[in-house]
Amino acid sequence: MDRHRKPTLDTVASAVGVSRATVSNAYNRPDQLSAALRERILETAASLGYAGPDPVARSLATRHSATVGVMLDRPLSSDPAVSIVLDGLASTVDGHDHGLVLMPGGVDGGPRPETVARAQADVVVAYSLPDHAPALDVVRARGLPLVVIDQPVLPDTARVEVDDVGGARLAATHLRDLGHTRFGVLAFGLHRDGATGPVPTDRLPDAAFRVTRDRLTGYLDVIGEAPVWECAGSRRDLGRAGARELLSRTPRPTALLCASDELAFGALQAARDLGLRVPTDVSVVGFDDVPEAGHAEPPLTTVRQPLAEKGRRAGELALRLLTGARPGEPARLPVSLVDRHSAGVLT
Amino acid sequence: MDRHRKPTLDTVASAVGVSRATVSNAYNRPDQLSAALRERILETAASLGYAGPDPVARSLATRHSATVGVMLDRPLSSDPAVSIVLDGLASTVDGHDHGLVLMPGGVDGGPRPETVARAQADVVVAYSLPDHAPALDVVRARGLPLVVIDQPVLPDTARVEVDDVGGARLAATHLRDLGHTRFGVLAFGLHRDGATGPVPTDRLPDAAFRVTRDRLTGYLDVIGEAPVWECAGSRRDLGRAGARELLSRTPRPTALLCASDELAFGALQAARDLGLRVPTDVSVVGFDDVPEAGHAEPPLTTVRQPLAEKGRRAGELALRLLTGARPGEPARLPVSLVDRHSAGVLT
DNA sequence: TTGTACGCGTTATCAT
DNA sequence: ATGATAACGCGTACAA
Repeated sequence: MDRHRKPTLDTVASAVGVSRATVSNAYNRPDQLSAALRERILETAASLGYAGPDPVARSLATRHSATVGVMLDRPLSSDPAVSIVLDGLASTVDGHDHGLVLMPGGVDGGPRPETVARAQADVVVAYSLPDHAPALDVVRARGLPLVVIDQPVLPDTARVEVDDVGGARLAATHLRDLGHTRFGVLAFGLHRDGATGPVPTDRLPDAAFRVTRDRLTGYLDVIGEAPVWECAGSRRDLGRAGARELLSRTPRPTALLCASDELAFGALQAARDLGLRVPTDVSVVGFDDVPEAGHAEPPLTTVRQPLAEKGRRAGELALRLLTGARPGEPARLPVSLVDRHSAGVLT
Repeated sequence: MDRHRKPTLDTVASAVGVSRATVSNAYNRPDQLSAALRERILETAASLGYAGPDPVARSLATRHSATVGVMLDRPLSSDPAVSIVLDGLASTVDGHDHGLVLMPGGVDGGPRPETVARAQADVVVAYSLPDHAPALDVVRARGLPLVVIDQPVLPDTARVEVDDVGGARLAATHLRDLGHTRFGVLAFGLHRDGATGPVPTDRLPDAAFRVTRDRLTGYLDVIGEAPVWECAGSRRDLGRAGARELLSRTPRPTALLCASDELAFGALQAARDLGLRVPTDVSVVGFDDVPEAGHAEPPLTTVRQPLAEKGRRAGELALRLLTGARPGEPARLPVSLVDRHSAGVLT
């Protein structure tokens, strides 16, 4: 028997004794046929085990897959900030009946080119990829519309961005106003090499990640020269190790600027490790304002960016691009300083 | 001009002066034609802006989309444990040239049925869905192979599971052996209603989530009756609130059993809120052993389950199902107690 | 290497 | 109003 061959529109059509087009209409354009017929069609479909039009065939016919792709610069694990952005994106596109294909990054800052080449998506959003990620070229080559988050201007590309330089300045200025003069900076990776450790100042300007560059620029604009420690990822343990290093130097920094809350949580632990009190002995400022920031010990002073909104906006832009709209102006999201208790006056 | 119509295999074929089949072979079966011809084909393809065979059309022809779907019971945001599992899954299928479509859950414990209906996937893995999630029915109806994680036995379904009952017993036994007799339990949601609060004991057995049921069973098997507080999600803030409640009762529990590390972190904060020391005044045990557990204050005693491995196994099973293999035996993953410093002898 | 028959729908256009 | 016909959409795979 061909019980093993799944039923198709034709199967149902001939069972009911109507044409394939009519069955298709029963699913997609109820107004094109009588309610009674539609009912009969749906019933026989159910009895035949037909679950509705095949998504792939439909995609071929309509020439769109109703799916948006997301490229990440890293694996999914570590930073909750990423999950929040992703969730905003996912729920937005889902609300418009679009699917989401996930392309997490490998070690070198982005998904594999092959992954992107075979992804079934009508549009893709890139989240914080390094400037010349191969994955981006593939998107181009395929002629897929692109929206980027936290990345530099690219021709013909929609963009959502936050003012990272400004946010970083906010953090640095806050500390300076509290009287601090000796700083340490915990930064993200500058390049795709996964390096961790102290950063020679002259290597800063050519960092591959825009976010890294901008936050660093913002910090250093305000505080001038300062030791910078590079963390390969936005991970608590890396932040802890880096902060421990920075806080062990002589003279010891009195304030730490951290490129993410996750890094800052690590710094908080490092301070405890060393028997330093926050903010009495050392001040710590983060970036992101993830939910946990308010519950840390002590509650973290940080730069807030609207994470869920970032994902939503990216989703909306992607959807708009699908309608044929031009990229248009980038969506700019606000940052603000959230003054909690991990930064205090220098005593 | 039809500069706006993307080139296809045919475009390239006629430009080179060969048949469409040959161009197809140039991409998929390099051995079927001379290297020189292949080279010429690829070159003209590039010059025409042809980026390779269209994934959708290929899927229709081959009858598989080379994609696995993942259904989650909740949004992506909160618990890092989920991200870790997901990442294991994603990298496994990516390594086998398969894509991943993400279907996060809404409020009622699982993705929308429509989302599942139009997902382009050859197989789907369900992660901790409630027992009768509508999404599962759709998967069935579509005749897609299914692998479940942390869910009850379903006919004709591959499964990866950990011994949640055993793990919970480990935790409870540990505390009992330390001399504790008054317990409090912080559980996941029992039903899809998003309820948070104290749980009447008689409502326990029919919980919709297997994980919730099993961990609770394991705890209560060992400790007997105890107050249970239900948290709608595995979130730190919910754990904190619940723990604060439990720890305010008279007589106060001396030990808290938490269904996840995330909940346990909240409990740690609650203890601090109330001026209680851990483990001197109250012991806390988690479940999962996420990376942060070892860095908490104090380092968290918890039940370890291999999260990344869970995702990998699910990916492997999904891939196997695609080859036509029968579901076979479930993959059973080990749990173990990680004895750190948040649980101590009753003084 | 090439013809060519699929794969499974969608959407005009046409007929009743 | 309702329903049917047939021309795509873009590849793959097998026989010739």
